Amino acid sequence: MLEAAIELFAKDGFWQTTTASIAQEAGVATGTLFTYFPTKNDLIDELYLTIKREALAEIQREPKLHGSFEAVFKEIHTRLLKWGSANPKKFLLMLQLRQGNQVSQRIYETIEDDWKDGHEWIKLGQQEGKLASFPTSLLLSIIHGHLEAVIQHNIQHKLSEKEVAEVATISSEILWRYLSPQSKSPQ
Amino acid sequence: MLEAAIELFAKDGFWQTTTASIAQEAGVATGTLFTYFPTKNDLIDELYLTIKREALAEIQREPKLHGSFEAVFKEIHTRLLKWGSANPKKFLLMLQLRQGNQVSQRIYETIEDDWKDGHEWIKLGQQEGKLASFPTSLLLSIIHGHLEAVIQHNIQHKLSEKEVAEVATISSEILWRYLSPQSKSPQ
DNA sequence: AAGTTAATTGACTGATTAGTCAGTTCATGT
DNA sequence: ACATGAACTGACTAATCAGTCAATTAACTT
Repeated sequence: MLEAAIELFAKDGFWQTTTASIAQEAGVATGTLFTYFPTKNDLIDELYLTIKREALAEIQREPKLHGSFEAVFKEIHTRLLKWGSANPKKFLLMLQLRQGNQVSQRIYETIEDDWKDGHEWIKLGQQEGKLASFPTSLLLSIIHGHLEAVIQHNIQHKLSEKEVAEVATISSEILWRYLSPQSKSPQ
Repeated sequence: MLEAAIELFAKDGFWQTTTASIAQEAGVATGTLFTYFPTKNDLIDELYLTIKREALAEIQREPKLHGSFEAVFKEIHTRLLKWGSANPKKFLLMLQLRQGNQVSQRIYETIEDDWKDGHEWIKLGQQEGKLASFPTSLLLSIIHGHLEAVIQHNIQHKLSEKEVAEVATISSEILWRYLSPQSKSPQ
């Protein structure tokens, strides 16, 4: 049912997709849909959360992350990049829902919570001098934005899995170079 | 009339905003709206194009850009960053319209065209060794994504004009460091 | 098999809204 | 003053759609 909704929302956008068509695509009656999701907005919330958690699960899945800060950082970057590139519908839908203020505040907070550990880890990296020392919120935004940009690029250019892997290497190099602290640039 | 639409779309989103309310906000009758924009979608197209061109105008306005490639690059970055941070409604609406597949293909092509010179300039910079040599499309995506991320960050944290200027300096340094060709990172 | 609860169905409704158009007001020129 | 056309008006309509609910079917229990 969520899968059906993802398919249609991604194709036509949230507001152009009727509950009736979602039900049809899922092979159930309209009424049934509403026993699972009382309103269309509840469906969005669940959808957004599910997708976000699927992405997060890429970080937590086996094999466990290990090695230096740099190695772990790059591995996280690569896993997320590959996940997004391999799941264009989910990824683009995620962006669409976020930008459209469709998702309820409650869900944003839940997700914030999910990522708390990750954010702490980044902050710690800064304190230990592993990452550049500009404001953490800015750092997080930049990392996030970089990832999104590269994933969107990959999707738009329909890169193969192999090409995605190559881009991932370049991209993680760039990002790391960008964010490692060493060279206060001369200015 | 476009201003009224921007205001409401930014507040409630495109699909939640009725043509009636736009007309009211603009101080005209519904009928009048449709003599200027035959359909709601035409209004979007015009809106998106207008906003995009307003941003582009920041690059072309006086004082003219001059100096080294690096200086010009950073100046462009800073102008766009400041424009976006100072015009949150327009900026966020732009993202919203883009992500929602609301804008017609024709408009995308028009905008592509507007930016052609800029993209050529970047490409030339790569050829002359002023910029890192990875695929141009990837480079453009990264620049674009970086800018968007930082602007969104500024908006979200409601930074003052002065703070925006500080972030602009940091951000242009980072971006330049990222994208300048010198150091093939050790690895 | 009979009884009971849970899940599913889809025709229906009440509310909403993009777009229309016959009529009115305004602007300009003579 | 008058004529002509352009711009504007807002009540109206045709269509759409989220959500309901009485009826039906499936699943489980004893």
